[in-house]
Amino acid sequence: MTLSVTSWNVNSIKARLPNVIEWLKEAAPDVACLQELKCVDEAFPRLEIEDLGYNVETVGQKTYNGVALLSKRPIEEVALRGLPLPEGEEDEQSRYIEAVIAAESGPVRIACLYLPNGNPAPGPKYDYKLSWMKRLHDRAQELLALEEPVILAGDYNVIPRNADVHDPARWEGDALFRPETHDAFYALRWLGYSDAFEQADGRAHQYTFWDYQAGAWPKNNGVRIDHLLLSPRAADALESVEIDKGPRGKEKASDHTPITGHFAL
DNA sequence: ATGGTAGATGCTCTA
Repeated sequence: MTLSVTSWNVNSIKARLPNVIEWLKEAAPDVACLQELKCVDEAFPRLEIEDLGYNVETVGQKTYNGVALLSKRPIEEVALRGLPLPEGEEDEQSRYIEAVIAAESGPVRIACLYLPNGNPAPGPKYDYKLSWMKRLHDRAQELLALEEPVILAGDYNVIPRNADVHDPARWEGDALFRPETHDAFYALRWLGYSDAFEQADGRAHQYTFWDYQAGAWPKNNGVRIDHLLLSPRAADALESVEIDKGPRGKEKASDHTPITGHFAL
């Protein structure tokens, strides 16, 4: 009884489809949370993914953002498409989908999220990032009350520790590394969510993103910004975590590489 | 070295 859950920012599903199909065949995670689809729902390559044995749910958007949840296990319910907003307000950015998966041990709730980058900071984009993190915090708090295994998987655009970046000084003031960003991320963890990587591995300088520019990949100038946050029941079931650097080294690679958690669920 | 690259779009924005 194991459940493997991957998070991967693919940076355009259209441009990345051959790489994504190759990796899904080889790694075969039970659930894959994909971010930055950069396409509307109708344009998502549903049939190609379904052929690999996945059920598919997407919240797409033209050009920017877009998230998909793929699951070999049945998807019992799509609980949310987008994080809640005050009555009458609507979010134009597609960054969140949350579903309940039928695992062998029972229902498991999995969210696929693409947290705003927030640069340049300060500014309106950074304000949007912080308000989005508050909305995520509120939703995460609600979910704890259900006492289910919950996995919040995604591109958080947050560098949690100095050990998660090649050169902390170079990132000072960046929206991924600012004190307000850290406060909001750790507030989420203090609710009772564990970082899967830190729990199961925790080594320094294990990255999930390398910029396309300035030779960041060959120089290993990366950052760890893709995370799986776990409710207590999911944390109890965590067996291991791996960051697979293989896809980042391929032709036509995304700038992110997949991170996978293995759970006794 | 204040550059560099990639993707979608269409003479520019986001990351």
